[in-house]
Amino acid sequence: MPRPARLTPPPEMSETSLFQGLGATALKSVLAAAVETSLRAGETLFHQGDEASRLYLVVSGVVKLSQVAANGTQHVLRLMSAGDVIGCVAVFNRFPYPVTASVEEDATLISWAEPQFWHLMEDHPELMTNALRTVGQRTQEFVARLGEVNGATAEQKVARAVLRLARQAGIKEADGVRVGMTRQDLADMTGITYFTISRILSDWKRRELVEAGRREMLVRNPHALLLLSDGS
Amino acid sequence: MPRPARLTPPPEMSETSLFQGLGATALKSVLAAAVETSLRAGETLFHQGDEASRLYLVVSGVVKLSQVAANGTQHVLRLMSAGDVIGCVAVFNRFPYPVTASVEEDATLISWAEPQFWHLMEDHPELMTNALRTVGQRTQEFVARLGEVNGATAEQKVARAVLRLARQAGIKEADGVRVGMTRQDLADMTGITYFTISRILSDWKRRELVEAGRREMLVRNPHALLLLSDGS
DNA sequence: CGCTTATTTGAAGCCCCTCAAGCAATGTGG
DNA sequence: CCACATTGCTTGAGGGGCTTCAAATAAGCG
Repeated sequence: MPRPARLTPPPEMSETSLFQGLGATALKSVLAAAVETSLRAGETLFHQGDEASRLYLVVSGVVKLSQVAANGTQHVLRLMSAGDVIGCVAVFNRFPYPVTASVEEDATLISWAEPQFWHLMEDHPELMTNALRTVGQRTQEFVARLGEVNGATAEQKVARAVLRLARQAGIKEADGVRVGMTRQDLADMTGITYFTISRILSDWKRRELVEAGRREMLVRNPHALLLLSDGS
Repeated sequence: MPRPARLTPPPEMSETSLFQGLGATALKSVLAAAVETSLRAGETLFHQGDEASRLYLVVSGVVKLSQVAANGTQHVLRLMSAGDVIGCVAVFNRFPYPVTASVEEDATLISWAEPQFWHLMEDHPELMTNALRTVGQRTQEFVARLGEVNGATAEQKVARAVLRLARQAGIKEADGVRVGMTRQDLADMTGITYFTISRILSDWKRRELVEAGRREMLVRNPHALLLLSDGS
């Protein structure tokens, strides 16, 4: 249920990369123009192919960006959490959203309508500068990934996916990082069947790199995975 | 050999997407700040990992963006031709260039130093708007490709690569589109060995979809390749 | 306890890679 | 103009990695 965003910015807002360098009053007016939305896990923000009408910023929770390929398989592109901007690529070009955004963990987001955000960027040039940097980083990331998928073995891809998950949505514990995901989730992130994922995880369990349970795993030795991910 | 760019903008400059909406005087001052460079085929604009100091715009010719993966294999990301912007992602973030830019066909480019281009964008907001759109489109493209490589067969990947080549650097002829490339080029673009590429092309020759010769091919039936590319 | 869902494991097969030859087109020097 | 090297391409045989299909096991949940 959309409602006006709170006018008193929470302290972390000023640290969000999209708002870097924005003065307190400017930040206030940008936030005043936003709408706050709360969604439960499983709900959908927008679908692939929808007209890109709004730009979102994740305040809390986790949102999954996924894509359905021509052959019908689902591919998870990225998990977005606090501070991440969703929709920037599509909104600035008036393309339809190229991905589906669905909520993984109950999330709060703020959003702006597309024309409104253009006006805000005109009023606050730092905002446009930051948007440019943000989109640039996103591109950088995908270019890097395109390079990675090439010639990588299944094990390397899974190692990278697990490390990315651990970084983006992992919980630090005494003896490792706990990550919640199913074998199917990893399969969707890597484009590998969950049979192969299972075999790889079984192998890692034998080598005591991880402890893998039902719908979760504990990464015991992230460094070893890092070595695996670029071939050692 | 760098030298000042000509002050009288050639007519097509005003149609370049980076300069859309820019007034004639604004365009003139932006071009006045640029430096023109001419390079022969085989020369290199910058290397992957170099500090991103300049932003380039291709005036004529073809520039190849390629990446060397961790395992040492070269991967061609994209061919850039007239109107395309090179380096925008890295320059706006002060990252090192993520790719190597080398000249495929004798090229003329104009370029700006990074701080200078920021000033130009401040003076001419349309320029920043266009940059934002340009980077967005680039991201869109790579996201789409990430989705495509997934689960695609070698034949589908090659079909897509050939179609992209035909669009970006093909010459229309009476009975098809002529494309200049070696099997190795296609291999670098798709991440497939040139043995497999050769087998696929031989098959296409048998089915009369293409005529393939040494260092070139004639695409007789682009539509059939399009069908192949998303699995039919 | 039974039902559903997540995971494991095995066996067969296919696609693509690797390695090894050989061929065909294009130069190059005598 | 021909021998010969070079470069690009083709084709075959063998093998490995991942998928597919089938079945069994384990974990949660009413």
